[in-house]
Amino acid sequence: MSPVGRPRVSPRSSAGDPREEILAAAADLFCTAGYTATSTRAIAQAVGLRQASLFHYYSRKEAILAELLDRTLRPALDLTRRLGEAELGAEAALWVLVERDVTNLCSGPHNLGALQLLPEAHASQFAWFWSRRQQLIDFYHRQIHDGADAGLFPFGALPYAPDLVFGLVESVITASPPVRADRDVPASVADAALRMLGVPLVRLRRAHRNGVHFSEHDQPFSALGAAEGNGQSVGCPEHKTT
Amino acid sequence: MSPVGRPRVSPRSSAGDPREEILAAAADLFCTAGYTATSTRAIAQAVGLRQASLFHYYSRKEAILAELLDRTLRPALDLTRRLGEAELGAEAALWVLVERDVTNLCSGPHNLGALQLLPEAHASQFAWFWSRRQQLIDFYHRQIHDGADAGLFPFGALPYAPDLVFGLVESVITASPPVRADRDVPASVADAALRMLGVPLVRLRRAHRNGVHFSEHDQPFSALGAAEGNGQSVGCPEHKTT
DNA sequence: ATTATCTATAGATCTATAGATAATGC
DNA sequence: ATTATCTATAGATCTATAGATAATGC
Repeated sequence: MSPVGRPRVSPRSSAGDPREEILAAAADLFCTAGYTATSTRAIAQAVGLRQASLFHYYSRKEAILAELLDRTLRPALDLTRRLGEAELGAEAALWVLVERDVTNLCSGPHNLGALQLLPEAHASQFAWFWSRRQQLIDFYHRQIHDGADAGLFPFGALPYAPDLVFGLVESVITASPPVRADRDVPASVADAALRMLGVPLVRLRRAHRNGVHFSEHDQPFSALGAAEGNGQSVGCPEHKTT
Repeated sequence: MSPVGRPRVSPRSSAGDPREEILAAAADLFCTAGYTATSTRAIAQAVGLRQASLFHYYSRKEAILAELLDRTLRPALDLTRRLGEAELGAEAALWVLVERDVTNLCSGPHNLGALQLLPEAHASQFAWFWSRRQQLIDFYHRQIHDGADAGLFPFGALPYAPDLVFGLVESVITASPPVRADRDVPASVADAALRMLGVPLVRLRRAHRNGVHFSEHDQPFSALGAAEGNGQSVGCPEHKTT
């Protein structure tokens, strides 16, 4: 009946995977209060553990942030691979990329994207995260550059165009009051991105339709919460502390 | 010769206003390391003071962040007042607003805008900041709404249009690698904002010209550093701690 | 035996206050 | 006397480790 191991002093309610519960609680606290301002005691309390028991699941506080940062990026990077193989046009591909990326960043109660804004995330232990993020940015650049070469993005060659598109996407993170992804926000942002690049309305509508169609047949995005049971969260490079 | 008061143990180099030096050092550290992760000792060391001596200038660590947050917003809010009086068209007014706001956010070595992204800035002591910031957002909304009514912004009435423009502006904060304002970034962002709203190229160019002209005759923006000698930094509402 | 938790605590912080001290100004 | 700084420190943290304990599994 009872689970293995000494019982908790405040018994767990729903008996989910403790590692996942810790991640969710930490994500929430890190975004709300900040990384350094969130004590391991506060995280433990949120999941009904004593402070020291956290270290049974994560060897260091940093390891929690590392795992979270990894999940911020992984879905989008996986998508870029699938988009590379699909036969969407440059417009629809960019539309999908933006729409799914926005969904990933601001869906769920945690605003995962906000984690990368933590100043602490720039510490040298997390360099692997920033280089993976750069891969994502590079993909945006390539998509827009290629589309511009093909004459699909009239403003795609203007200075900073790819950065502005990427900035538009990430702006949903900082929006305050916060943006809820259950609305039509992701699609609106994707539309706005194409408009900013000068895609005419007729082609924009087609890209929107094709994008929606692709997404419906693609695997769903989920970084936290719904991720239960896949087991292979190999996650981030084992970040050895020097 | 020597200044009044006991000499510092590590003598000050350039003898600027210590309050300003503290602000600059704190801005830098808060953005780089985070608010909670920046100790008062680290700030003091950066300006050549002992930890406890900081409290001669700011009664609490929070007071430093409060002053910085205030300066993040003040230039833009002052500008909205002057823009209200000026006789610029809606397009040029929005162009100026975006261009100057971007300049303010990412000029100088400190990336002042990043301060509002600190999770700690959402603590209840700083509620005054968020309501002032909302005033700025409201101004964006009004400008875009009015322009859309006048037929100047073809996409200005689309869902989230004002939020996307505001998001585009603030995206320069999170851009990483960071954006330098000494380039033509602010103007590029302003152009992109009008493009996103569907302003045709001819009218966009005119708005750009008129905006540049207005800015040249308007008072310059400067939040930190160049702000020396005005003296009346009454600043933020005395934030009483409850 | 294995597992998951607990209690206790070492050692390193960190903020803010109290009160001394070393200058100038009058 | 006034000012700007200093030294010393109280009191409250916070992370991570050591080792005990209370369950199940065999």
